[in-house]
Amino acid sequence: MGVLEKVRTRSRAAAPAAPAELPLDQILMGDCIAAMRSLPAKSVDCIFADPPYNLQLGGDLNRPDGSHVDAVTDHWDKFDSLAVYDRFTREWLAEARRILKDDGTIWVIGSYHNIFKVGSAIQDLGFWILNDIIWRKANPMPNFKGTRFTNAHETLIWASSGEKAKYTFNYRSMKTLNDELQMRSDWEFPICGGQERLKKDGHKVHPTQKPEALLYRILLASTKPGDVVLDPFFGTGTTGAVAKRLGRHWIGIERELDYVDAAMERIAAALPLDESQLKTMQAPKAAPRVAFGQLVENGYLMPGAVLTDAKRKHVAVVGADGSLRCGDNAGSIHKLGAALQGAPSCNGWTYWHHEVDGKLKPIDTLRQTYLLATQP
Amino acid sequence: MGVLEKVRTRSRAAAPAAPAELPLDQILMGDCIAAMRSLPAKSVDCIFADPPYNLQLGGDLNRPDGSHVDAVTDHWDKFDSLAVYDRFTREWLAEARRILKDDGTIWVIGSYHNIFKVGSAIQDLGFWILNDIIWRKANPMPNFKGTRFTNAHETLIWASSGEKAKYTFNYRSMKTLNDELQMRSDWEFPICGGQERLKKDGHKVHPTQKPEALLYRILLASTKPGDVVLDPFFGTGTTGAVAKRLGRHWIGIERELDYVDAAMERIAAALPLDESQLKTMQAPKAAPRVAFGQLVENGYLMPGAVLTDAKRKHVAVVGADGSLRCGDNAGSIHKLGAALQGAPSCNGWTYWHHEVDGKLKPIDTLRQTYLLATQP
DNA sequence: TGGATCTTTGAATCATTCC
DNA sequence: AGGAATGATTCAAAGATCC
Repeated sequence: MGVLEKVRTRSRAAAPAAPAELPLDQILMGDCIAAMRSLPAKSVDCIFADPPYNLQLGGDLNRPDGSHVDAVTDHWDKFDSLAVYDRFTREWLAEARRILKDDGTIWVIGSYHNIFKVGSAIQDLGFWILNDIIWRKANPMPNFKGTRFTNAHETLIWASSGEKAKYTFNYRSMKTLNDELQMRSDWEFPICGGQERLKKDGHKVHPTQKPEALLYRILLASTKPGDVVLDPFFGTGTTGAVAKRLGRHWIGIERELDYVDAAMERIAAALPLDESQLKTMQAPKAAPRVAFGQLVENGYLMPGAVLTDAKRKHVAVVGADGSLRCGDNAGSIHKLGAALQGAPSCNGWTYWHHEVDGKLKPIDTLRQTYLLATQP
Repeated sequence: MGVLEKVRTRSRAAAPAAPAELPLDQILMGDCIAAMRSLPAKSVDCIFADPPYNLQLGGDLNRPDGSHVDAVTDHWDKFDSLAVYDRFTREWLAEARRILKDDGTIWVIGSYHNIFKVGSAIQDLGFWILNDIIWRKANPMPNFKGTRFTNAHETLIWASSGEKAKYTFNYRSMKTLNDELQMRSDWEFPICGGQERLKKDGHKVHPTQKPEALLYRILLASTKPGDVVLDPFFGTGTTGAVAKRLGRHWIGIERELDYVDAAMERIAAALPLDESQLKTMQAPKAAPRVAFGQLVENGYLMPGAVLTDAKRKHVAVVGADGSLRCGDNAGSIHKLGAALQGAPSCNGWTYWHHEVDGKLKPIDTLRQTYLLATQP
């Protein structure tokens, strides 16, 4: 096992403190599994992993014009057999599971060469798959030989620590990001190129550098500001750069010195966003619950007041105890709404309306008024 | 093992003859593995398999409007554990490998519930994966509870009988079908509905009927006229209907009588196409939709950037998730624009502007720039 | 008949808090 | 721990209905 070196970057994270024993905002240099063993159990909120794909490339590949394709031929992508790759996968995933908090999630990206082994191991280890996500490449490399379909996507697996585990999913942020439509499981991004692509002496520093846009969406979807994100295959530090921008802590593991150097320089140059820019569209959770009866007690609605649904199909009368009655039917605003619609459940706050100046308004607005008046 | 019944349909295939011992253009009724054992080794050119997904659904699911989701609760999708499912998968795949010709290929479709187990077994059994293909659903079911990303795709694995094996790939047909661009690994189709969806007494006959367009592309890509296509999970016979249309022989295996009945009727009604009719039928692509958040993710606008309307009446700041904030008001570019104007709706793309060289330009120009940069 | 509007539905591992 | 109460939540396509 290699010696671990902690490499501190100059980043002064704008994020709140986290458990002191974690090497926050640092790169651990060395073997991925050994380095993970040095981290405490249940200590990180999110793991993003871009493991070797085990590409098993044959000979060289040339384009139709004769030029040479700069493929992934690095030694770290070589495994003696599928079985060896499988064992390696299960080992690092087992460590990942130990380090992940109960309410944390893991992301792994791969291609058809390795993703089925990865996904199978994830399930066997007790992770619970939440989604598989397709990264559709806007500009993939064509299949020069015309022997197969253009390999135009990669697959990500997103999993929680177990079937019943809680996890962070910033639903509102994702919906906002996608123009008020639910974010789907297929994402389109260009491959990493242009200014973003790290180069040295005209050659790309890392053969499979991931686009920052991809990590941006991943971290925005599944972490909160101040969370700790671990990347056990850090490469040139895309995860660290985006985590820093988004006010998340990061920990990277990488054994190639060239990559570590490039990553440190890159992350040092990354600029964190202000607090105000980080404000996302999270549902305001903290608002205390208000019982409908409180509105009656406090005179926002009088007993005997008449409520109706938006289409004035049903009419109900408010009781002194905050119940609603409609003919022989009576119950809470939710129960009665559900019963009248024959639905299994109903949000009474948005279903029931009262008339103000001839217009119907949902009683939820009364709740907001009450909250504004009573909150400090 | 159940008794096998051969069910001969009235189809008189327009295709050339094939080995006599094969039950061509017939449905074998019975257990999939037992039926496969009755077929000779290395006898079929292509296998398409749509095995049970092992969905493991929890309780009922209702839509926000209270209506009930008609989920897959059929007995054939129930397995005692992941290990049992894994064993079942390896058993039928091993039989499939025995039956497949050396130069044949296999297709398997699945979702994240099962596809990793399938893919892992495919590799372990010595098949050689050629591509994984994404079926992007044009109209997937939303995630009603807002707990995950909309599950908007399914995955297909395409594999040959081994690493060095020859196989059929009709490259030209695929390129023609795709407007003279190489066919990519992500395919978009609507889910099966409308006239195509088989119904009985107003209810769908099969819960997971696949669209014929999907099988059309699969068979056109990977088989030749007269080839024999085996479908060990035949269901209501999509594979048979499309194979007949395309002049391929088919063999189906199915154990549910209701499905067999529906399949026979359907295939009998299917009309083989003339050669001339085999020409493409792809609709031209509409310009892809761009979400405002994509511009932020891809650095066309930074979080913190300032936008304003054409008259500089309102000023708003871009958030990290593509939201806009103006004082206490926040939301998508459309929502915030509407709110500030007191209008019911607003096209944020033309309403909001950013300053370039002292001049205001609508953010729609950024969208155009992004489209130009990312579209082929 | 045609356009506008309403209704239905699809392989789904789909909640959280309080008592 | 388990049951009950509360409350948050949907997109596109096809078909039906209405005017």
